Amino acid sequence: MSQLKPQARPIRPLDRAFFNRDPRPVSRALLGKVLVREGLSRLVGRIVEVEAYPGEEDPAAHSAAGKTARNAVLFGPPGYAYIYFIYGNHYCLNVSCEPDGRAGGVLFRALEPIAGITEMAKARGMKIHGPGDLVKLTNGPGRLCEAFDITRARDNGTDLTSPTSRLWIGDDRYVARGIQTTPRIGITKAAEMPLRYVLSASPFLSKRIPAKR
DNA sequence: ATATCGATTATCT
DNA sequence: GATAATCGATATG
Repeated sequence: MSQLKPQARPIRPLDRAFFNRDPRPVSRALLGKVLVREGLSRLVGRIVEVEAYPGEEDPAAHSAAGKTARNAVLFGPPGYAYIYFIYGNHYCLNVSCEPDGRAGGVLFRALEPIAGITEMAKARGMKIHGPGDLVKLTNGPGRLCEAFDITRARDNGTDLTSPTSRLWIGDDRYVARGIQTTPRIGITKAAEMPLRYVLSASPFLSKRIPAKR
């Protein structure tokens, strides 16, 4: 008895031009796209939550104080992975935006696991008992990096537009619906700017959408 | 359900 | 020496 699994649509990489602009429109356009990690098995997660960090005018951006060894990728050409280590424990993934020489990036905050669930669970040190357990795999910037085995040493500077990279970003023709913006999470400077972009109906967000006032 | 707190280290002042 | 784009555990309503 062969069970027919619905055929997933093919995933096409995003091109460099997609990222060669302000991080805000890039953030909006990234919702619904997929992050792919090639390996023994392929890991796929749908992007449901990101944050924009406009390089020049944003005091919260890592690029705010100028180019350093850590943030150099943000000042380079668009479409590359900027990965940083935070709180002595976690990695976070960004994609560089804007043309070469100008800073800007988008932080990946939450994914919906699509393929490679078992491997993600193993990387996170979790056992999956029911559908509810899937949420904790990738619903946070540090968590998704752990699930996808992303580290600065290995993945910083990766070309995210190339499907030959270990890590890349693609489009499987999913149509994003219900995009909302909210204040960003976990920052102290410019905390009120609504630069967090979410698919509002997704159960895989890192935090709930704040009630409006 | 929300709140608070400790862990742990690269990076910058 | 202080800080940080977080997480997981524990406490409290």
